[in-house]
Amino acid sequence: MKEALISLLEQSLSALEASGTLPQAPEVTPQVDHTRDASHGDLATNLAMVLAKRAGMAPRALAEAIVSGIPENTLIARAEIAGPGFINFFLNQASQVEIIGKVLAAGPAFGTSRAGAGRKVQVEFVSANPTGPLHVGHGRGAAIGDSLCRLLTATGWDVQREFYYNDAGQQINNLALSVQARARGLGPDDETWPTDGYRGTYIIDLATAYVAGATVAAADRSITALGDIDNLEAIRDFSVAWLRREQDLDLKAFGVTFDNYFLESSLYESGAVERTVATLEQAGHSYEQDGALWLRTSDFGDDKDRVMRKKEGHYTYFVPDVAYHLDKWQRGYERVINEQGADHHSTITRVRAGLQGLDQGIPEGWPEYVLHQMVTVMRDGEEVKLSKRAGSYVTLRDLIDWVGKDATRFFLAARSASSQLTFDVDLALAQSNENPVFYIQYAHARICSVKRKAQAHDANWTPQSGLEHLDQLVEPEAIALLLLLAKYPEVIEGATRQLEPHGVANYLRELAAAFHGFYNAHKMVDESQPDQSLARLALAEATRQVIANGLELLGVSAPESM
RNA sequence: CCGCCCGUAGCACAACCGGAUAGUGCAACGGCCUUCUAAGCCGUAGGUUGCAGGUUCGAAUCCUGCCGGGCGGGCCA
Repeated sequence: MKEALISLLEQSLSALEASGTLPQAPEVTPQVDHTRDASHGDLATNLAMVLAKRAGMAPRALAEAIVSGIPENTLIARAEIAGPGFINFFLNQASQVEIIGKVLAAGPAFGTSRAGAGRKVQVEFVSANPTGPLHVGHGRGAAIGDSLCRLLTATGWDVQREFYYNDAGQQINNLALSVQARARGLGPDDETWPTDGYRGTYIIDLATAYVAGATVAAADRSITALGDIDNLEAIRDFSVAWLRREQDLDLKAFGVTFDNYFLESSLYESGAVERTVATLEQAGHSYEQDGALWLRTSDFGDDKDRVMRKKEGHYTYFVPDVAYHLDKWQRGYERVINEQGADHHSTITRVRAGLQGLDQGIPEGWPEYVLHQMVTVMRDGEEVKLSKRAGSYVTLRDLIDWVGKDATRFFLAARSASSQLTFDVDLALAQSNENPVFYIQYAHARICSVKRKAQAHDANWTPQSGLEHLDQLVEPEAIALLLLLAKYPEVIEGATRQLEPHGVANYLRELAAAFHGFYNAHKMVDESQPDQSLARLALAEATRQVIANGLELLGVSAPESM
């Protein structure tokens, strides 16, 4: 529809150029947008205002000329000049209802595209270290990252989901020591409790399972505990697997899966870290000073140089990060998106600087980053800071237990990642009848209920048969719904391009509101009005399909009854 | 001190990367169920978009400077 209008406008422009009204101008693609206000028509263009200066005409006069140059067509009922020089298009009813047939024909595929077809993208997200349960920040990362993957898949990309973690560092040592201490019956208040030990009660469960010789299977590893309290290495291996499994269970309950788990330790074992450092040295971007090896990151936008190898001989943390991203590049991902907490934003400059220093022709802006800001959890008007199991933070599991998977996913994905988020448990839970998630799901369930009623009346009353009666749809509420349905593919395209899944959430709320409005104003199924009922059934089904498609992108269920 | 993010109605957030009268939900007030799910709908009220300049036909959006909040800045990860 949009394309058709653009084409009409281009024809008008060339006619104006031919007649000398407009000077020969460089190609401009007219910008056509959906309007916010129904009194502004269905679609509008700012073309006249953009070209006014170049044409030496007043915007409104130019708009008049453009409108008069538009060829005869069957799409537009009328075009109006408004405001400072907008051209507002009012589509005729037959053009407006076309969208229903398109939605019903495409079904679950409506809104998808082939924009990224044949191209590989990797999305790395969550990437929690196996030292404790996932917290709400990981939950936000999981909700946003997973929705990004779904959006990219829906627009044709070949997506790989990756989870990166460190299974060997000092944190893991602390973990093993903590489990060992618990296995010996010690608690955080005892004098011999390890410094920087993990104090959460999950360590007790872990220690108990280890002593009992339990077997655990995580998505990427499985192990049987030796039960030997003195074998720190065995405790470490078991603990990592146990916590990985716990994280997997939380992610599964959240509807999130991964294609690959990548271990930081593998970068040392394979020699990738050594090779990366050697390559950086050969490329001449490093130097020795004070007994340490430095990388000249300031050549690549960092505000100062960074140490790669400490005096003692160990590498600093960003070196494996660089090696890891080189590995991603060598795996052939022209696009890599890292979703992570904004508290790690300083690594962006270093990783990119390291990659530039390798002289491998990696683009400057590679990889891309989506950073999410902090989440605070409010309940009973107070900030919740502690979880029973983890001790020092609120876990993703806590949220799922409190308000359910659907509400948790929706709330965590419905806000712009760059804004801090207040998760109001009272809103998601105590006032559940006003919950935006249920509001959208309710619209979906209502439509299913309407369909059931129509079918009960007459088995031939299907949405498909309503396609022949779409001329019945003339009410303002119906038109508003149609316009929103037509917008959906652009919402998906925009959310994917900007890597902002929250646009989908906002759209769905609007769509649900438009349906509820129609439902309350008009009877959907009226036995005495078969043509009208069938048309409304088709509209309702198209709405249901789009709601279901959108919720799927957010990982939220679309129930048939509530 | 430096870097990144944010500042929009009482609260929580949108606003199609410069468009028209800045929207949505909670909270407040007033209406709508003998009828397809009232987990719904309709209406009312609520704003100098932190402040001050600048750019232009046009600014919440872009630029500069302040103010306020968050995060980060180590041979820690």
